[in-house]
Amino acid sequence: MENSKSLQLNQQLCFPLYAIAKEITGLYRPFLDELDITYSQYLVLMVLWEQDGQTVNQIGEKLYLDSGTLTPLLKRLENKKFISRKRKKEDERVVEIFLDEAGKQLKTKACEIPSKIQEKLNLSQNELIELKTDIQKILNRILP
Amino acid sequence: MENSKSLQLNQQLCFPLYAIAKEITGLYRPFLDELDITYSQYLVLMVLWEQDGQTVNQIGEKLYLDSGTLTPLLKRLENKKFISRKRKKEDERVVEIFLDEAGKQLKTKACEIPSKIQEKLNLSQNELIELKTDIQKILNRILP
DNA sequence: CGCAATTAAATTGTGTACAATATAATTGTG
DNA sequence: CACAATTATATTGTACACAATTTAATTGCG
Repeated sequence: MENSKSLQLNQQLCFPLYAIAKEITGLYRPFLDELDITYSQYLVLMVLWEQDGQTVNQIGEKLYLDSGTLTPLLKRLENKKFISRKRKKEDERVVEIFLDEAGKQLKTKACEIPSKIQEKLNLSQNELIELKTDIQKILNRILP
Repeated sequence: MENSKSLQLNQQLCFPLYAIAKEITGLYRPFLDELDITYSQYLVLMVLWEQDGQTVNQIGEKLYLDSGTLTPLLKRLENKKFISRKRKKEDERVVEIFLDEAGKQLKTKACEIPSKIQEKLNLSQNELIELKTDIQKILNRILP
């Protein structure tokens, strides 16, 4: 039985998904370059803008990232004076992340990004929500 | 005007997309580990299984990857004896990629992967096609 | 209490991604 | 034909992503 058709690139979900994820981070790049942050750093900052003072673990749970990714990324954000890393007194294993002044101010500039991206995507509000809902549905199904 | 709600992680399309792309490559990992290849290497091999003897450029256009990514990746596939890299005689700048015997045989094993993934995703054929079509639609809109 | 088990980050190693630059071959134009 | 412009790949440097291991602190159990 010739089953090889299933292996065609566009036959599968994985490739368009892989491609669009890359393309979309590419859309953010010019805006994020202006703020001197990367896409992953932007995600971490969004988590902190929602709630300051979270632990590495909490950030990792929200972004599905482990310490191998976060530790160096957070150190780079610290070097750029956007955040501070402080070990918790009650439990020295835990590192809490706090926004510095520059990190807080970045939020104001970043606020304009989502609408600029939506403009570039040129999707109606409905299309956007529909796609996001579909993806969320699958995510919930495959996540532990 | 308080615009900060727009910056919430799940308010935006980008994060679910980023997350699901990572999760889905994670679904492939156990199967690809058995074949001793990575997800990106799997994509390259799929391109070659469809048509052998393509140039680095052609592969890059199909996968939206540049030589900075492909050159080392292809060298790793060559080290594992899955492919061979040969400079074209008529134009020494061009490198053509050919499947070795082991690379061709890998296709047989890989043929089982798509159905296994679909099983894990637990999506109906319709849901799958719908999502893929939506993504494809956006991709076509944002790609040059 | 004492120590094994657990937990939180950090580290190490491999493999993408991608911008920027370099190298080498080919093409096009005066 | 010479040489500037173009093209294809390679290289360099930075930044993820993640598995596996390590380190250090804390917890829980006998």
